[in-house]
Formats: sequence, C-alpha cells, structure tokens
Amino acid sequence: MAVAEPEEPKRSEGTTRRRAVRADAIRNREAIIEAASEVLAAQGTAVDVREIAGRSGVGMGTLYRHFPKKEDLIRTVLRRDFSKWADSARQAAIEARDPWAALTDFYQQALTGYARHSAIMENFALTWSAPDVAGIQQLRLVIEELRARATDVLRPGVTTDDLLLLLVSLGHAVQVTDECRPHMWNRLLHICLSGLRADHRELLPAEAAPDTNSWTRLLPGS
Amino acid sequence: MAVAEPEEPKRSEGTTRRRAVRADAIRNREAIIEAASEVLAAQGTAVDVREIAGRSGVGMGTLYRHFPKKEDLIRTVLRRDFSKWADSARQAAIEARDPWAALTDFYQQALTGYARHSAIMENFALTWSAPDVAGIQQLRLVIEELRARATDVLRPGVTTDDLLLLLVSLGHAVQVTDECRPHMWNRLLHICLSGLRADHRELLPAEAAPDTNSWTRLLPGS
Amino acid sequence: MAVAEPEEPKRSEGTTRRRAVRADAIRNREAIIEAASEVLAAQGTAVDVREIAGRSGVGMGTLYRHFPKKEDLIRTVLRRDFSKWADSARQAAIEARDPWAALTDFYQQALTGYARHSAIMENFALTWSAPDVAGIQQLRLVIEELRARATDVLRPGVTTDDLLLLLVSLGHAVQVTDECRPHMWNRLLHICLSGLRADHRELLPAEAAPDTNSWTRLLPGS
Amino acid sequence: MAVAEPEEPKRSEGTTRRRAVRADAIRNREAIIEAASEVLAAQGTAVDVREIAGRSGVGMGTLYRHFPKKEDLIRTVLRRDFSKWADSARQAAIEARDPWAALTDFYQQALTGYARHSAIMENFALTWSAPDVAGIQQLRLVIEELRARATDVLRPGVTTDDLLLLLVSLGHAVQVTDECRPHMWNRLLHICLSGLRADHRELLPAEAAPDTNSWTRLLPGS
DNA sequence: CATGAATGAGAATTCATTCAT
DNA sequence: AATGAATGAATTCTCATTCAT
Repeated sequence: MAVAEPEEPKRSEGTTRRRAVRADAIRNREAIIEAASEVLAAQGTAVDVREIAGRSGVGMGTLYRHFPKKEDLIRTVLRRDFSKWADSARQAAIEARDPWAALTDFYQQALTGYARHSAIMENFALTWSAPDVAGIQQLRLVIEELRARATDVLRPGVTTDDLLLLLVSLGHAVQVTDECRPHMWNRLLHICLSGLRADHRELLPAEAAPDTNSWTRLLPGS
Repeated sequence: MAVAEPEEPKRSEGTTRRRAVRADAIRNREAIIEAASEVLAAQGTAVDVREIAGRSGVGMGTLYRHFPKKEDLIRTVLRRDFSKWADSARQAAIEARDPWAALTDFYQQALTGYARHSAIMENFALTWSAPDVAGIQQLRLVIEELRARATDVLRPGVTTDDLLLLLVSLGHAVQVTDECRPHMWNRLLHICLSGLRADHRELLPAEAAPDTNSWTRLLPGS
Repeated sequence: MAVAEPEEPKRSEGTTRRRAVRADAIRNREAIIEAASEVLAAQGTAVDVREIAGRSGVGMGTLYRHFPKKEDLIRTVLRRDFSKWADSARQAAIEARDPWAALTDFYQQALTGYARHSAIMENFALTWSAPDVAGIQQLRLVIEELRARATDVLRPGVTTDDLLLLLVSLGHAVQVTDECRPHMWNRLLHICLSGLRADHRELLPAEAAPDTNSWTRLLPGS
Repeated sequence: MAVAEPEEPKRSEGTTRRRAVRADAIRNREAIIEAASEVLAAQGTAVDVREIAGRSGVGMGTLYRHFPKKEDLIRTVLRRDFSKWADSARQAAIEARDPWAALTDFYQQALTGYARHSAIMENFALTWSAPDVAGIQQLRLVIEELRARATDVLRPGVTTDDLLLLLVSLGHAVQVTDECRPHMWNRLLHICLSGLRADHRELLPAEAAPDTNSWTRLLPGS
C-alpha cells in the first residue's frame, strides 16, 4: 500500500561494474528518515538539521548526501508518514461494520494517531495550494472511497474535498488542544459528523459565491 | 512660567506636568503597528524585524524605542487585531435578526475578515495553552454571549469552548484554502453549523473519556 | 578650592546685547553633572547616556548641548570629583597632628571616601598615560605637599609618584574588596605604610632597570 | 608542572569508539584560543568576537562551534592564562634560595609576566566577589604555600588573602604604568615587601572594625 | 563514502549621537 | 533653548549548506 518512493537509490544500470547499493547506505537512509520523522512530529519543520543528524547517528555529510536539501528530507518523510497515516485510517474504516461507521471510525482513527504529528499538520495545510508535495493524495483516495460507500447516509452534495478539508480542520483542532484539553476535539468531531448526515438536506453553498443570505434557510424553525 | 502653549495633541491629565506625546512619534508608532499588522498577517510571526521597520519607514532604533522586544510589538499588534476582529464579528452578530442568525453571521464575518491573518491564526492556536496571550478573551466573551442568546436553538450541551474551538478549526480551514479555493470553507461552515442545531439531541462526549462506541448512535437510521 | 572649570559657559562679550547665561541653563548643567557623578560613581563610564539624562531630568538634546560628547561630560565630572576628592583628603591631612599622621590620615580618608567611585578609579589609571585628562593634578599636589612635610619620617628616595601610584593601587584594592570584604584594604594600607617609613633604608630600585638581584638585600637577616 | 586542562579535546579512551578529534579542528581551537588570549590581553573582555574570529583565521561559525557563548571562550582562555601565570610565578619561587626570596621572586615574576594581561587583571578583580570564575584558585594555592614557608620572615598576622590582595593591587599598578613608566611598579613592590617583613611587629587591623586611631602607633618615633 | 568541522549570511538588540518639534 | 524621538552601525549568536579529512 505504501506509495512508490522515486528517490530510492537504485543500482546504476549503465556501467559494467554494477555494484549493489551498499547495505549501510540503505540502513543510514532509513535511520535518517526514522529520526527525522520523530523529530518532525515533535517539533515541526523548523527543527535544526543537526538534531536529525544527531539522532540518526550519521554525520551531516551523510544526511546531505541522501537529501541535498532539508526540504528534500522533509518531503520524503512526509510522504512516508502521510502514507502510514492513510493506511492506518483506512484500516480502521475497513473493519467498520457499515459505511457510516467506516466514515466515523476513519476520522476517529485519523485524528487519534497522526494528528499530533506537527510537520504533517503543518504540511497538510498545503494540500490545496501544492497538492503534489506529499503523499496526501493517498489520504484523498481513501476518503473518496469512503464517501462513495457512504453516499446514502451522507448529506447530499458533500464532496471528497469537503471531507478532506474537514479532516484538515479537525486535525488542527487536535494539535491546538492536545496539551491542555486532549479530548476536546472529540466533541467537535461529533458536531461536524452530525452535520454531515443525510438528514440535513439544505444545499451546501457553491464555492464560487458566498451566499450570505443562504443562512436564513438554516433557521431551526424553518 | 509664561510658557506659550504649543499645539498640543494631548496633555497629561494627572498632576505630573508631562510633555504631550509628540505628533510624529504617534504617527511613527501607528505606522509601525500598521506595517507590522500587514506583515504579520501575510507572513506570520517569523518575520524579520527589519522588514517591518523598512515598511513603516523608520529605522531600527525607532522601532525598538516603541517596542523594546519583537515580542512586544507582536503582542501589541495581535491585541489590536484580535480586538478589531472581535468587534467586527460581534457587529455582524448584533445586526442579525435572531439568535441563530447572530451565530451564523458571527462565524461568517469572523471567517471572512481576519481568518487570513497568519499571525492571528498562529496565536489563536495558543488559546488553550496560553489563553492570556492576546485579546482572545474578547472574542470568547462575544461567543459566550452568542451562545447564551442561542441556547434554545443550539444542540444541548454545546459549550462556549466548543464554539471557540470550532472557530479556530474553521479559521485554519480558511487559511488553508485561501489561495486556491477561497470560498470552500463556507461549505464546511454550513456543515458544522448544521451539526450545532438543536435538532441534534445526541449527547456530546465528555472530554475525559473518548467513547469510541458512541458513534453507533450516530447512525442515520437509528 | 574647587578648580576653575574652563567649560563653564560664559557671557558673550563681543555683542551689544550681552544676555546673561540663562539661569535654567546653569541649573540644568549642574543637574546633569550631579546626576552623572552619581551614575558614574555607581556604574563606571560604561553607562548609557540616557541613564544620566533621565536622572538629571533633562532631555538628551540638552545634555548634548552642554556636553557635545559623552567624553566631555565624563571629563567634566571627573575633574570635579577629583577636586572634591583631593579637597576632602587634604582636609584630613591638615587636621593631623604631625607629618606622619597627615600622610596616614590622608590615605585613610582618600580610600574611605572616593575609592568606591567607579569612574574615578577607572580613570585614575590613566594618570600616567594621559595625566592632563582630569583633576588628578590637584591630588598630586596634595601628595607632593604631604611628602615634603614628611621627608624626615619617610624612607629615603620615596617620590611623589610613588605615593600616587600607591594610592592608585590601594584604590583598586578598595574597589575589588568593597562588596565582600569591605575593610580588608585597611590591612594592606598598614603594610604599605610600614614599608614607607624611614626605618627602611634600602634603596628603592631606579625605574630604568629592574634589578632583580636587589632582592637579596631585602632578606630579613641581612 | 602544567596543570591538566580538562577542556582539551582528547581521543576517547573508553569503549565507545569515537572518531579521533580532527587535527584541523584542534588546530582551529588552538588558534582561536591563542588569538583570543592576545586580544583579551590587549583589550580586555569587551572585545568584538569578530576580532577574535578574524585573527584566528576562522569564521564566526567555527568559533561558535567551539565556544557556544562568548563567555565560554573567555572563561577557557582565562583559565588557561591564569594557569600559565600561576605556573610561571611558582617556578620562579621554587628556584629561589630561601623562603623570603621565594616570596619576592614570586611577586617579581607574577608582575613581570602576566600583569599586563587586561582580561586577567579584569577578572582578578573578581577574586573576592566571584572567586570560582577562573583558575584563580591555583594562584591562591601557590601563595598559600609561599606564606607557609615564609612564616618566620613574615610580619605576624599576614594572611594569604593579604598577599593575594597585594598581588591584585600591584597588578593594577603594573597595568596603569605599563605604557609610560614601565618599571615604576617595581619601586612600589619594594615598599610593600618591606612592610611585610617580620621586623614590623605592629598588629594589622582586624577586618571588621577600621580602627582609625591605630595609626598613632605607626609613628616612626614610637 | 562517511564524518563532522567550517562557513557566512542573516536576525535581534543596543546605544552614542543627531534632528525635528 | 529644551525636548526626546529617530537613526543606523555595531554586536552577539544561529543554522542551512559546503568541504576537508
């Protein structure tokens, strides 16, 4: 399920002497990514590269050999972690007993596991402006799948992007309340999911024009 | 003591005879705050102080005379901008025709105006961990007021903190989609507000225990 | 007794309209000097000029009108304080009952009063390299007087400069021990004065050649 | 005889196989310390760090890699230079032919070599208020040793602290006269040492109470 | 290839001095 | 003439990236 990683060093194929990629090089690469993942999760992308090099037990030179720019390393890690995230959340959805439960379990899992990953959340924000940056696409595919399955129980007009943006928003809520009110986001999730159910039949506004007056239709009495 | 009174912007009001604050000093201070507000809105709090000094047309020394620490300037600007934000959103709420409209208009306004302000959003996230940082309190009061007014039309159990966290989350959504899908957040807002209405009577989970199984009760058919 | 201060602003004498120096200008000048003296005594010459302006209740502009350079102000203050110092120490000497007592009382007084004045001590060090900087000359004159009076009881060969350098050294000792061992310098003073008495008849080394072997003559047994 | 310097980077000797410290790194470290020592000796601790970096031929980053704070560098240099100082002065004492000569040679050497070192003298002044700052303790030990050896020829009641303070004072005298009267301090040294000899039997004043009248007893005739 | 030392362009802050009010 | 605001060069320290060993 993990996405192909194009950066993976490959054997050179044009030379007579085709030496396999050295085992320790691969090990180093893994160690760097693992350490970077931890550090990025804890501190976000503003970390000092030394911190990562130190934790992974390699020198700066090695790190920069594998990832010529800090940016490259971050992208690689994020791609990996987004994949893991998508996988774990999807797994939760698969095990659910019905489409609605799949959706709710998906959010539950997604927000419980990786939403504390600072760098993930930091970059999840870039979903829309630079969607190819990381493995976000996978997450989107999972959501697309869930949405398709749950069409009947979902409020009409809800799009995959809506669900994705909801995940982004709630992920932020998780980050924000993590230290002081660690379960507060759960209430928000309930509220939002309620609003997603099929018993709400009001049209969602088109993206193009923010129709201010549409609110009147939301009046409870109406 | 035949001192000719010069043009005085402000006299001190106490007994201490203090010189009126110089007009150009006030102007500079305003210019600094204004420039800082723009820059902070655009780039967040990680800006270079020189950028602000440059934009406001003053030297570094002047900036540091008014705000001895970068932090001081940021706090001042944030306080001001949070206030403006709260005021504008509250104004929208006041003009609304009923409690529900007040709530929806509040969110609408709040998310339209200042949610693009990077530094505001950056610090809004600190609401929970360091709530006294800025004029966030004002915003909270406005929300508290709205909640009280709207009790009848609000889903039972919804707290002011829920509404505040919702604002934080949606504010983030606005930021995230601002460049590419500028009105997308509006759909999310509709969804969330739907979930807030009184016709949802399921209990919201207590913060203490994330009750995973409570989701079953959300099944549309149930 | 106070030394003439050439910087003192004087009436202009070439114009028809000879306006007296404004009273408040004089008052300001005094206030600045007084404040500067306090601050310089407490913190040495590294103080911020603002501190002085603030304490004297005048603006920076006024301060700089009277003393175009920080250096100028310091020089003025030092000249004044060196004078005061010389006066007070000389007074102690005058009241003494004999030449030796005059000398000891002089040191006692000199080290008790002004030796805590940071800037004085800081600049006392410049006595030799730039002797005209401040009112040190007066102090030197007092010492010269004392030395002349005490010739009979003084070890032969002791010069005024020796006595002055001794004062510099002990002044430093006072500064150094002021906080933790406030009277320790007194013991050192006793020791040094003992060495100055006429019963020591060994020749002091000429300045030109540091005669290392001269020490043998100091052996107590000899 | 040279004291061990624990800061010196060494090859690890334990089981952890650590890379030997790179030769050029050591060279740089030495160069920095050496340059810093020169600059600190000449200008005191108020130097610009860039001056040191420039002189040692390394970039700012390198300097800060070795010494994360300016303070750290200064401390290291001072420790080294105090040690050197103590060693050289003690060496002179060891070679002396008797206890009194040891004392005099010690002072002679101590004042000849390092007393021109601005930063050393600057920090030597802190002996009393913050005695642990640097390797001052070593110097104190040497003096303690000398005092013990010379008890018979020393005026009764003279303490190690007295001798230390004398060194501080004379060190200052050296600094003060270094440029214009480079050997003048030598005369002062003679005077002070005379006052230290056993043939002076007057009691030194206790630190607690400065007994002004004790001076009468010092009258040469008495 | 791995290592970690070196680099140097910033970034925040201070302070003597000047200048508009 | 007085005021205190404005100036900006100087200073300490950081960190992504390069390079010698």
